[in-house]
Amino acid sequence: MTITLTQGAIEALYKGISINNPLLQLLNIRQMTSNTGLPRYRLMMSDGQHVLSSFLLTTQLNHLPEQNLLVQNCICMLKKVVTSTLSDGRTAVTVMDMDVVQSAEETGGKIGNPVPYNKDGKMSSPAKVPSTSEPASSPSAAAPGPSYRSTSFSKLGTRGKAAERSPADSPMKVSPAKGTNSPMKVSPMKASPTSSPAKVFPISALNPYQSKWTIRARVTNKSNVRKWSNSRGEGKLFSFEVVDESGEIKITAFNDEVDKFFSLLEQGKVYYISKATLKAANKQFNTLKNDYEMTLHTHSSIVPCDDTHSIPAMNCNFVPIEELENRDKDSIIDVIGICKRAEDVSRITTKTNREVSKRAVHLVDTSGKEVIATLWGEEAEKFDGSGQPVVAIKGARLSDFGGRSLSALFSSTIMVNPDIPDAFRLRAWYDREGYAVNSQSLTETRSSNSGSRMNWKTLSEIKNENMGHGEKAEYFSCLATVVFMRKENCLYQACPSADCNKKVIDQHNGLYRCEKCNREFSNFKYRFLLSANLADFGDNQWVTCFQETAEVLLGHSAQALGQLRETDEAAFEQVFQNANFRTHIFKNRVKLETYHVSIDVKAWGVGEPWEYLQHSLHSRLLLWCWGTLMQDTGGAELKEPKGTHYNK
DNA sequence: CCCCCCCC
Repeated sequence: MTITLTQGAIEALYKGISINNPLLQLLNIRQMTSNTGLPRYRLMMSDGQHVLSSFLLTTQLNHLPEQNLLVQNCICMLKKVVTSTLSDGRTAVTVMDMDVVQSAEETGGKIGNPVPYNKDGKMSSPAKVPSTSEPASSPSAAAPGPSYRSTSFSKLGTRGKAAERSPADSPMKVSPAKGTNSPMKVSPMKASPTSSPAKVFPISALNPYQSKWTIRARVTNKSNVRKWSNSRGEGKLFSFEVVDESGEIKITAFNDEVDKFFSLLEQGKVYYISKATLKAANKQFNTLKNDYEMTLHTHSSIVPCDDTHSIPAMNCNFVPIEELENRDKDSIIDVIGICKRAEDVSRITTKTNREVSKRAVHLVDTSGKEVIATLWGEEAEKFDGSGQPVVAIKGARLSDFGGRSLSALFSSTIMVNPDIPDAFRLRAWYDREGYAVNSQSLTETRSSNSGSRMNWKTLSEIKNENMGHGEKAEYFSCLATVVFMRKENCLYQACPSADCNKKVIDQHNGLYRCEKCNREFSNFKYRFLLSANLADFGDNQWVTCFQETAEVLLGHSAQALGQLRETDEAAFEQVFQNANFRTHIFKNRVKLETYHVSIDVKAWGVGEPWEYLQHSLHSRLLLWCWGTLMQDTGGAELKEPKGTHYNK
């Protein structure tokens, strides 16, 4: 097969004139040193007539040279390029997408006798592109006008309509005749968007070598303001993610820029953004599909944009649930499914002793597979699973717990019934047939495993086996009867903030102070911290029941019981009478807690002063009852139960 | 310049 190069393409590309899929020969490739930590490749390309060495390969395509697919003399089809003017005025043609259509061996050698391209048509050495090792020399004049065209972007993944929503002003198609001589046809450049303050660049073309750019992008994920303090100083920051037709990028604002931009930026809205610092993305924390990330600085500009028709809502690449089985643990994925079941919100205490809300949602998709995803904090609390909505999570982390499960991160975006074709497709499927599918879950849980993983113990076994004496807490289940509850201290006045349940201090002036939030409130919420004594046939044990457990044991919400205590003491007492001597299955966390109690032992000796003695070391087996109630026999049952409850 | 991402 003979391939003919697209003559005239070099000039068109250099001038930023749109040309469809030109065929060029690679005459040289060189790795530049860069300060971003990412190798960057510079290409010398020929159209058979001219040679230009101002081509840069986007880092997303670094695999091509690194796998020896892009080697001298091969023939390339440039499927997407961006011509841009560098900060020093020189021109670079960044190759965003390309195919090697003929190998170097097949081609055999250099085609024709191309001469170096010069914008004036005179012979000269090609313009240099910048690299840190090679300072700029002989800057040439910038190519005029905007060079970015909203053509098709091929590396977007599954984006449904968002991907198909190409701009109305799509370029004139110029088809390169493969294997024949193709005369150069070009379409004229279009002006910048009318309201645009400057040239609009695709996000995927941004790199640290260019400073004159403006992107037009939609905010998809805006964080809260967070404070930090470490050895290098302290401050505040927030970050957000933006998307356009070409890709996505993370942007972070610190201190002054937080004040300047936080309230301006709204999730879902489109902005022109320019003059920010680009640096290599820290892949440890940034999972977006971009090798770079952005930091705002004093001169950064963010201007709202109303012309939003071509900007996609979100850049998702949904992985079918059944495929999660084959993905690596800890990988970050986008998922979409019907929320077949949403578990109740609950509160857990983390290893670092923070309390946080969590909620598990069961997602199913057309593969008939199901997976459990855990939402956290406010997302868990505000989630409404009624009506079995479509739930999409961008950036969830795949865990191997229970086989395969998902966990939302701080950086995840959770969308309920998003306005995208994937969601409509799922909705239609579920309502028509999916609801009846007996879907198979990738996440094995205790309930899906109907108790086979229950660690059944009797109360005496916990003590005999020294459970909880190790470093880690242990968990067990038991069948036991409530024989006593301490009603005096069962409720506390907690901070009314959504995610804070810290005890507040009554200031006795109508205000309640939360030390954790460092704020005073005019109200509080009641929460349970109920001490209960459980007994089975062989032993008894004090346990601490938190909010949800106590609410089930007592059959009242903390708020309702708190009010009852204030208004009707007899009724309050009756609640405890009714709840006592009831038998439940308890799921418990057990940990031996050792703590110092200072006890002054005062010995009175004749003629001697007070003698102060010792710190004493106390140990106590603490049982945190964190889940309960799979059974209620309605009365005391202290006999050893028959059958299956204890797996000896 | 941050970087917390939790539970079983």
